[in-house]
Amino acid sequence: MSARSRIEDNRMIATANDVAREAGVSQSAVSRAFTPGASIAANTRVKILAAAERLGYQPNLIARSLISGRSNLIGVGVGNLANPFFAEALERFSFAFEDAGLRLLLFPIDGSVTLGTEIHEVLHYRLDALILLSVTLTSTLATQCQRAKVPVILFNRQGSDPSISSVIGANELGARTIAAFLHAGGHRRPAIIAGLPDSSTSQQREQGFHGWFAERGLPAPISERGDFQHDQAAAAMRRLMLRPDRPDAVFCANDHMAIAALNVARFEFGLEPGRDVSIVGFDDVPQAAWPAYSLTTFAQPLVPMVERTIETIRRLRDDPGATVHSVIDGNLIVRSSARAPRVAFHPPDETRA
Amino acid sequence: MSARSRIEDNRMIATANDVAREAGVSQSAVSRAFTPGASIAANTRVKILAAAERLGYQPNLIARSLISGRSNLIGVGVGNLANPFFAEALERFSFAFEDAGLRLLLFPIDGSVTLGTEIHEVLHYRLDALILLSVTLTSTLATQCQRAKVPVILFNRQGSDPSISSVIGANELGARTIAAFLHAGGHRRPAIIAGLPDSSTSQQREQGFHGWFAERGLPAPISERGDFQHDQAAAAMRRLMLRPDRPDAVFCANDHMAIAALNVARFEFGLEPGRDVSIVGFDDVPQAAWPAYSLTTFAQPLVPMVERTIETIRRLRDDPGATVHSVIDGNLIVRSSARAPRVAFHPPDETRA
DNA sequence: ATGAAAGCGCTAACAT
DNA sequence: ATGTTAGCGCTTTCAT
Repeated sequence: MSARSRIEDNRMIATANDVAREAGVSQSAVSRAFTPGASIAANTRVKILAAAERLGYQPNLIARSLISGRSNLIGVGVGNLANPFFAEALERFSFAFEDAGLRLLLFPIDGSVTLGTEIHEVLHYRLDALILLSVTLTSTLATQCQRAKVPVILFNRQGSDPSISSVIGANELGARTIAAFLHAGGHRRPAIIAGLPDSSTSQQREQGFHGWFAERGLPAPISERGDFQHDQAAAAMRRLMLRPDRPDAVFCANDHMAIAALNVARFEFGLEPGRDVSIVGFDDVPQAAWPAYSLTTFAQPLVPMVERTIETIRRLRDDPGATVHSVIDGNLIVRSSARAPRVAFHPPDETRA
Repeated sequence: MSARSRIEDNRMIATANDVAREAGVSQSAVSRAFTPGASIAANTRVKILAAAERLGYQPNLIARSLISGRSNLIGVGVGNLANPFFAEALERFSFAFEDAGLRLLLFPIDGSVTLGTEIHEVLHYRLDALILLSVTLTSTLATQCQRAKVPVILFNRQGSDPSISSVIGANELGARTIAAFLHAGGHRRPAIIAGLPDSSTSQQREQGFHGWFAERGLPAPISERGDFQHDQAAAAMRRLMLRPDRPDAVFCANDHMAIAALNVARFEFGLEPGRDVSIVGFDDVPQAAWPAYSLTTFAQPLVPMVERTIETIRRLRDDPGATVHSVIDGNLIVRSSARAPRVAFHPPDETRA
């Protein structure tokens, strides 16, 4: 089938060549008409655009990518979309990319903490960057990405390899703030439901929490783990509530688990959060503000975190050798799921960390 | 910089040409080594694979797409990831695609029901298919997709244009089942919190619900709308609960809204769901099973829905002219958020619909 | 079974 | 400002 009939049939998609013929110009003129800063006469441009319109022509981004070596594709690896923090992060990323003319390629992660050759394919596309939400990667994959000049950014995680850039919340400080808040509120039997033991996020929050008590010679909080999962967190909360020395305050390493814990306390043990037992989370997901939860939590502000991630991508694109580690400040959101101190509460100084 | 030094520098990514040189074969041999059914000697293949391994070579999928005309990319348009039904659907799609060697390109939708030229770009990539979760498209975009031979599938929605394929749940039947269940449970003042008025999903559920009562000469249920959003649904529930003729049963057009309604009833009005007021949802999201909600709901089974969608993509690829409309059966999940009939409940016959 | 050569649709020098 | 030319990295005839 000839190129001409292709178009007349309305069956195939028009190419720059078809448009060139239709407009009576060269194919490169067509390319220029669709390139923002290109040197082209205004009326030729109009003529070409009209011809393109007639033919329904759209530049083929695949071909463009092949030449430019850049795909305008950002890979995003995410597991556990059940956690609303990541669902919202993903949504915000996709909107932010849209504004920047980038597309989001979604890589599912099947619950593993560390990403290895599973997404080898990441490299088959010439990704502009790879963002990993709460996942790390093996050093092998990291090396491959580095070699392929694909900037990798860990979001809400830090890797064992410090040369991989990251954007995280104020985990240590946040956990310390919560410890101080709980202690000031008169709680004397604190507990923590930790996340995945291998994740830096959980480690930092645990360290901050435990550290605050240890430094003051106070008894260590009871430790349970919920692996950042709803069901595991609920089970951990049950174990906690069944103990003879039942804790009077439970810090959950994220809101997703805190919500599970809160529901267990209320509906399985008849305990009213904030009165009979205090529960605190981390993230400040939208649900935390619901009257049903009214969860006291340390906020990880998604907007600046996403912004910083995108800035970091840009930075890494210009300077592929660089490493940027960002800690985005958060703050304690006091609601009613934990008994608050009588007097005004002053968060601990960051220098104590 | 020569091709040789590129590799030795470990800076650039290796191409098929580099591998060919390294292995002492032609570039087309390299291509064949990576093409499943190609005719190539076993030992040549091994030799090439070894050379590729040494160089860290990965076939460039962009170049492959340019030739084959297929990108292995599936566009997925989704708004409102705050609704766990869509978060889970997205996650399941991404896993299903992974198995099929496809990648998921995420297109964010900013709350509009109908998709127009906003995602014009959809066509710039040679998408293998476009899946729209709870969104429709303008006829213009539909035409463009058709011309570009990009199959479009509406998931959980039907378009005004019947030539666009769709995969939906049993909306009418489900709503009728719920109506019958509520009536059999002794409720006499039913209400409905509808979704977006323009969406086929909400329309079908409303029609089913209203239809069941109308056909029996019963008074029409009170109607409110929550637009499938948490806050709007909560507001709608407040209006309902404040009425002098307060409804004794509220059917919410999806679980996301039902959860909002349930929280309002319990925490703002002190009403215990299932005892003081009955609340029913639609979807059966994971949260619906939580003891905190224990939501009676009509399930939309995600697994077969996703499966059918992928089958439909395949079907449409082979036969671009075809249209496939699928309704995936669901069933009523009886939990405790709504008072159940004393006697065994038999769902209405589908023929009555 | 293998290599040579053409070309997918585009951009980017290079001319003019 | 515009046309000509040479590829981007790959698959796919076409020879051999």
